[in-house]
Amino acid sequence: MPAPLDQCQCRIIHEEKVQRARQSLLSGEETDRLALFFKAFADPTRLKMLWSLLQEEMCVCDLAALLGVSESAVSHQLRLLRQAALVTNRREGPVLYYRLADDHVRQLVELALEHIEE
Amino acid sequence: MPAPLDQCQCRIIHEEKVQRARQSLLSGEETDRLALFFKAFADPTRLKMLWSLLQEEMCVCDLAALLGVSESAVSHQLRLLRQAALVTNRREGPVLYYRLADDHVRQLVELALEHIEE
DNA sequence: GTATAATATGAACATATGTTCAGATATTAA
DNA sequence: TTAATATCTGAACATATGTTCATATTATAC
Repeated sequence: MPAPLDQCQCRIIHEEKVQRARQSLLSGEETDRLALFFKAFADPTRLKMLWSLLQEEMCVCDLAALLGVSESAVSHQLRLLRQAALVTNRREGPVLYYRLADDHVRQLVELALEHIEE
Repeated sequence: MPAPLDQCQCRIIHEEKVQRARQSLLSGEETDRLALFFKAFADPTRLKMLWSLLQEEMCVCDLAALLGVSESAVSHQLRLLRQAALVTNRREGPVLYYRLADDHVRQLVELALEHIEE
């Protein structure tokens, strides 16, 4: 009677370690959502956008001018940030003002800055 | 006398906002390093690896068995995490035990979990 | 020395990502 | 309604990313 294989036939050196780790392993859905969240911060342009919105709300064309990229590129990136629930907007006539959705951005970027400054 | 152009000729709606944002804009080098750092967290496999190493050190083949991916893939990912200064290792004979380099990982992932659970 | 185990590496490949371009949509003013 | 402004969207493209495969290291045991 062969031992039940979970998902691979790799050799395992420390069975106990693997067992323990398997207990608290993040689910595929959790890691997918986490990865999506972190991906939002994993691009220089988006980081500059988020950093600027930390100070005050801004519209698409101001962000484009500030960052030196096209308004279309900014719009695409803002959609990604919206999907990650990091920014929201309010409309004033034809102008959309974007702002941060909550305070996680500040905390996260500050933690990261601490790390890279070491 | 034309106004000095910085890096684009886009139209700007709120000149003052753009000026203020430009004051505190992150440098290209800062955002590059930050992006690299966040990229390390922006993948389900790496997140699972980091999450497991949060508990205790593990070797390459245990991680491979745990996650159901090849040892080569794990090795490649660990190199990326090493370059991001997120993990270090110690050798015991032919076996390399990987562990987290500092406590930023825990804080960062916990912040992110807070965010996605809202 | 040779053989074996654990890990690392480089090339190749498929997929994902970020930008640009052209065109669509939405809002306001005339 | 028409025109103008601000933004959005989809397709196309080049580059980046993550995995696999084959092969190279490294350390130990014989």
